Amino acid sequence: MEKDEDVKKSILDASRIVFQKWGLNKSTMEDIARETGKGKSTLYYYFKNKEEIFETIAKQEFTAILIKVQSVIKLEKSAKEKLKLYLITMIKEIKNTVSIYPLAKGELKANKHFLNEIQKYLADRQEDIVMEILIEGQKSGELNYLKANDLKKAADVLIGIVRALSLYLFFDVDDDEQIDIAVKFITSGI
Amino acid sequence: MEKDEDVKKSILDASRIVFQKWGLNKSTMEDIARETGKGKSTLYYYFKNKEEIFETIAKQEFTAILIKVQSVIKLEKSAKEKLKLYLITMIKEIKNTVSIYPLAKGELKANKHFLNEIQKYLADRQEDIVMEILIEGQKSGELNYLKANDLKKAADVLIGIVRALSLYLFFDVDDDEQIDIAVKFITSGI
DNA sequence: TTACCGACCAGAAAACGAAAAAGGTCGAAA
DNA sequence: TTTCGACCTTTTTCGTTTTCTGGTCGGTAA
Repeated sequence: MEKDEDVKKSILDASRIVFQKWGLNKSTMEDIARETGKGKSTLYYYFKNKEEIFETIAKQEFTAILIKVQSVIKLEKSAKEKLKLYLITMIKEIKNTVSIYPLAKGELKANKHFLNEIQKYLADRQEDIVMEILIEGQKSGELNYLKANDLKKAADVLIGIVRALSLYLFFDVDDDEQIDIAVKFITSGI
Repeated sequence: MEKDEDVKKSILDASRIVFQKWGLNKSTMEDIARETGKGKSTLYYYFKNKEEIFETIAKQEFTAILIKVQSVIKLEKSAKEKLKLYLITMIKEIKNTVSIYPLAKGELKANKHFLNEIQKYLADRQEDIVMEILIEGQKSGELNYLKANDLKKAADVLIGIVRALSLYLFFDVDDDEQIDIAVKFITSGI
């Protein structure tokens, strides 16, 4: 059905607005219902619960980031340049992503099942992207000093760096130039 | 007086134990007094208040880290190697520093005056260290691609990276090898 | 005078219970 | 099929009381 998806989308859009304004915990289902222009009960016709709404938004936003990263990476040939773009794009996009804030701030109670699920999903997809770059770079000889054994470890570290710098951005700093320089260090060395 | 300093030290030692066990907020002056083997009021004979005790410990620990970093750096000639050692040593030492935990977790109420003071102190001293390395490396030609103008910016970024990775360690990860690899990336490039 | 402590105070934090709000269900109407 | 109001249950909020804790003070012993 066409209509069904439209309503779902309108609920998600409304939720995004509400979450952005209040954060996850302070946003109520009634806030979302009001913003959507429907009754509260109606939300439950389209989503199992509040968590599912948030989960859907988070997955959508993460997926959008990953798609953007992949499209940006395609434009470059060199593995190093690809990695550079991966780092910069990820960090900057994460910074502008609504659903990250509650995640980063630990607004949700820890150990929520779906949270771990999303984090694993994000980590896995990132690992795919980074590993592909590394393997390609190795084949082409550009990164031939990396032993085949260390590729996965290197990928994990890069993903960790993205998390660390994103976290740092949230808590301490708001300066794109710092990120650019940091990424330059990481890709080219000091 | 000799004795006076001894008692102060014993209070600080006891405090370190208590802070390590309970964190700053959950540690009471009576806990510290009990651990010291003196009455609570006595603590106030030696320190103005709880904050001063914590401040003293924090400054001592930070100073110890900075001294260690400087002594380790002396062993290397190359600027790049020095920077590498700076990063690794800072991050690893910070991880093992009692007083950082409350700071990182924001356990203290924000905007405490002395907190900002300590952070500024730490940042300034780090800037001294890093700038010295960078300037030397530039003079020797090792880092001659860095423009004189950019040195301070580069130093700030390196200090920021230390903070970001330390934060990350506290929240997410407990793996020295990851840090080693990350530092290698930063100093040598991918 | 120096080093220490017990008794004490005021304000902060924990505990608590009642009231309000929130998430979620269900039957019925449109 | 889609929507909603009434309703139930659980969680959060909030005002109040009680306990705890940082900090002061007067006194005491060496």
